[in-house]
Amino acid sequence: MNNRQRIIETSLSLFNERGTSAVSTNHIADAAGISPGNLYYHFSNKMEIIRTLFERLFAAWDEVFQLPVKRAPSMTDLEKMITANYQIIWQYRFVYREQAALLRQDTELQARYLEVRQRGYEGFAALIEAYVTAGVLSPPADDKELATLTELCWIVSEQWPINLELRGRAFDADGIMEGTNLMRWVLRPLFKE
Amino acid sequence: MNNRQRIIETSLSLFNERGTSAVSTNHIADAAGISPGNLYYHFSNKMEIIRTLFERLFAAWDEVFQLPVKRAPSMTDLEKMITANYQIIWQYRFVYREQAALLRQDTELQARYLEVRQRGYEGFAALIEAYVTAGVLSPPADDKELATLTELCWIVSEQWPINLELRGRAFDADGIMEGTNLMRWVLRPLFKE
DNA sequence: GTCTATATAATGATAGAC
DNA sequence: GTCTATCATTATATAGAC
Repeated sequence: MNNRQRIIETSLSLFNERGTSAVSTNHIADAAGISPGNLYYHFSNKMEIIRTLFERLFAAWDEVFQLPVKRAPSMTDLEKMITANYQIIWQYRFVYREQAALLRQDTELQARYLEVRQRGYEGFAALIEAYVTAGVLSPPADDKELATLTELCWIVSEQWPINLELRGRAFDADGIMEGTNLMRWVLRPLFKE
Repeated sequence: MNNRQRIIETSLSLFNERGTSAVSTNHIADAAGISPGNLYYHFSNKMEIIRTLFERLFAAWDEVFQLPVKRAPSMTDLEKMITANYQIIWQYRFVYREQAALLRQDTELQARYLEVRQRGYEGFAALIEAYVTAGVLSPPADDKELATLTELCWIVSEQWPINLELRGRAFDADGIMEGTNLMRWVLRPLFKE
């Protein structure tokens, strides 16, 4: 692994551990085993490191929220998507703990966030529609209802791991299962009997 | 208004504007029109100011999530609770933008948070039960279902204003109405036809 | 690419006079 | 209670040698 990569990995680990504002460029360089000067050769400041980590998160999102498969989707696909999303959130948990504060400081980054979020949103909406087409879920009353449902799923899935943390609970198999159940509740109005 | 109070009000306003880590005790003293030394007479450090603001937030929560009235509750009571909660979140929006990060730094504060959150949670659950008793909502299948529902409402209501912000949308009458509609969707499985 | 050394500024916090 | 003055520490960032 080259030093640029080492800086990125070390930063992610320190940010997740202590939060972005408690971690200085000196801390990062130190933990990465390089000099502060060297760090500034690779990145012009701390925010550029943070932005790089956001981009990695965005790439991970794009992979998870793709419209899957040609075949008719089963409920297992949905569960896989939810679980994969939880894993990503946990991997980049510092982002989810601070995202509103971080994006407010950087309007360009916020624009990128909105763009990628929109794609994820559309991918998830397409999945719901595929379920409706396949006859697994009942059709929503109208587009407005579909949008509300998608938004709700988004908020819950995005907040669930952090919510567990706020309550002092571990993000373990139990916690993931609970989160998946919560998502089932959200979708229940579309379940067929 | 005395200086202690002025420090608190000024801090809230600066934290909401720029975030806790971008605001120093010097900034606060400056904006409050007092000396840094004076600030340290009233508070021993920045975290103590943040803790004081959390306590004010907790007090506001306790008021909103009380079990209301002796009379049978109408759906208007629920809407009032939701709207009042949104107002509080907006007033202390810096907390909601950073809460996971802030509580991780201060285990005592996290314990307080859990305690107050639990009371709010119970107050909300009691309201749902009151609706069921009054025949406004259908009874949930069991306690587990009630707990899931309460948790879901909590997450959504807590995250809605910040969610609007993340999407670059204003927290105006429209946004509040959308949030209320979202809550209606969550409760829909209990609605009677 | 990487290091050491250093400039510059800001931060949290205290001492001591009034 | 409030101020001025000041300290020790840390942060970001750059210059220049290798």
